Amino acid sequence: MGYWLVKSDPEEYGWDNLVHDKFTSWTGVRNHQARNHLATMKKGDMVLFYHSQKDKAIVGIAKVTKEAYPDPTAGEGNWLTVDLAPLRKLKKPVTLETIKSDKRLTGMPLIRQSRLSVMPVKKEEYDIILTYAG
DNA sequence: GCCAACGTTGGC
DNA sequence: GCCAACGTTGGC
Repeated sequence: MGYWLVKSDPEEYGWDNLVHDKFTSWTGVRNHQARNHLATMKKGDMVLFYHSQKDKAIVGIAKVTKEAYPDPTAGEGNWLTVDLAPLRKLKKPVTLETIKSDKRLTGMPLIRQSRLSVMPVKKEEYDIILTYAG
């Protein structure tokens, strides 16, 4: 099973929108690295849902319900999307500050590559993050 | 609001 | 093919 983290600006599309919609197609990724990560996702993989900008925290866990397929919102180029469904909300959001303060987590692309919006998470990192979530 | 990081574009 | 200029993202 794979573990991932996706970022979203909650003012555009946040966790609450995902819960309301029941599932969503994760369209709009226009970065090659992020696209390659989407391509690697498997059905059933766990996806940490991170709110950028105002929140700067992981707020919930989603699940991959459909593996990569062409992004219908892309005019040119072979961009991909996956379907995500909400699994559960974290009892306590895990903030960027918390992640930065734990030496075991400072290697994450979330910190080292702040602009990347879809990234892999190691199982160890995933487990550590969940211990912070209460 | 500013700035760093990074990707993209276009002139040469 | 290089690099400067510019746009976007996201943390501070």
